[in-house]
Amino acid sequence: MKELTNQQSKVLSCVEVYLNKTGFPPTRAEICKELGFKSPNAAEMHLRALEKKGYISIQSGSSRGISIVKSQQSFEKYSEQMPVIGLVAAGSPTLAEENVEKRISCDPNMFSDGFDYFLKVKGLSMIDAGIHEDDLVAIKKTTDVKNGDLVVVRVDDEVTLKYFRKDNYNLELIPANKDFSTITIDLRKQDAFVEGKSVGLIRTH
Amino acid sequence: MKELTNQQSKVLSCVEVYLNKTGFPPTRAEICKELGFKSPNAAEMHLRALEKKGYISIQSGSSRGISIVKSQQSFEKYSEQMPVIGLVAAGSPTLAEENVEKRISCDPNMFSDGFDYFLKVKGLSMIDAGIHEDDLVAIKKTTDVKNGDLVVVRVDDEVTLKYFRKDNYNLELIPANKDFSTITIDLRKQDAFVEGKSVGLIRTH
DNA sequence: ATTTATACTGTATATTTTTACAGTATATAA
DNA sequence: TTATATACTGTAAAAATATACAGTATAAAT
Repeated sequence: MKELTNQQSKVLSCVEVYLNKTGFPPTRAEICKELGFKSPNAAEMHLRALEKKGYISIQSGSSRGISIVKSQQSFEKYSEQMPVIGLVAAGSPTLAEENVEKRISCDPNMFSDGFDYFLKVKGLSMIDAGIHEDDLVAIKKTTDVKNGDLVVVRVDDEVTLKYFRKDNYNLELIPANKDFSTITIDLRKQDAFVEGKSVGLIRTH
Repeated sequence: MKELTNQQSKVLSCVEVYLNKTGFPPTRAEICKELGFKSPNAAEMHLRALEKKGYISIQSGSSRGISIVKSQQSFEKYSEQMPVIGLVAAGSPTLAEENVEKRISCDPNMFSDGFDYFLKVKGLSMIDAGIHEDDLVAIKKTTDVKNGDLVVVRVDDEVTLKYFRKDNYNLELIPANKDFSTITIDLRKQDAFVEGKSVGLIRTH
């Protein structure tokens, strides 16, 4: 797939956001208004380029006749039964059927990047981050995490939700509650596995 | 939700199928062609009925300005496009189209009692309840609230999300942040209207 | 018997929208 | 130096589209 220029990327994003918000694609004029162009031809030319590169298709002669072929961000509006997994003191959170407490139907792209399952929070260690007991934290399976991310880490069959910080061989798992202390792991002596990171949260009042 | 007539159901289906196939909604004329009508007004009238019954919304003056609010397709049976409304300092949160920031597809029964819309939180007045800025609080429209409930209250065109407490004529709106003070309203002197109560929360990390 | 709701046809028009054409400006490659 | 691609402005006309208005027909409800 050919790469997009900066402006083309902005136009594609604009179309996707508009589509996500309204349910139908924008006109040339609306794209111009959104991106500050003063001529509808500016939008037209970008759309032509996007079509040529295979990102969209344009139904000639139709108003708003733009459809996304390959989206940058996934804006699919469909619903799946997402599993809820209990965060138990021992044992890895796997998607095995016996660990699935229930399923909730929602859009897997409800949170920016998509996610794989919900983790039901136990304990108060993240209370100062506004994460309460029984909150459901949306977890995206990945090992690509940065310092400061809220991550699910497995250490010796024990699974925990904490802020992530890594300096060379030292992994720190930082709680958000002054009554709890940071867990420090020397990765030369002990293994730790990043299961995924939090991309969102839902709570029932 | 009001029931659809046979023909209205056909028109809704037609719009959904077209949308699914092309990525943008049909025109009146295209609906006519698909369903065998000979006048664009036939499609127009069905669309108006569908809007009145809450299945679609129509952007007046826009070509193809149809968006699906409640789909009848089976794979989305338990998922609806729930509106997200900004909590603005002044003005009532209504479901009027201009106040809907976007829609999120999710199960309306995701939270125990069902809910009507999401309210996007501004400010830090409920931070100690784990409610952050830009969190989406799921609101169920009701006036049946008890002391201690987290409620959306309108006082003089100002809308606020606070804990509810009522003693005779005194209504207290209690924040969850020690830097904010409780709002006390003497209901004999001032009006206050309970818009609904919070039944849940979602947050994007 | 009369109203009311559904379900259309047929026409016309104002508005929206696409899209072509004529330019300007700038950076990069040949 | 001359193309070539990107990135626009500005205008205008043709085509697409929404939408109002005036009707017709039928079945069910009052």
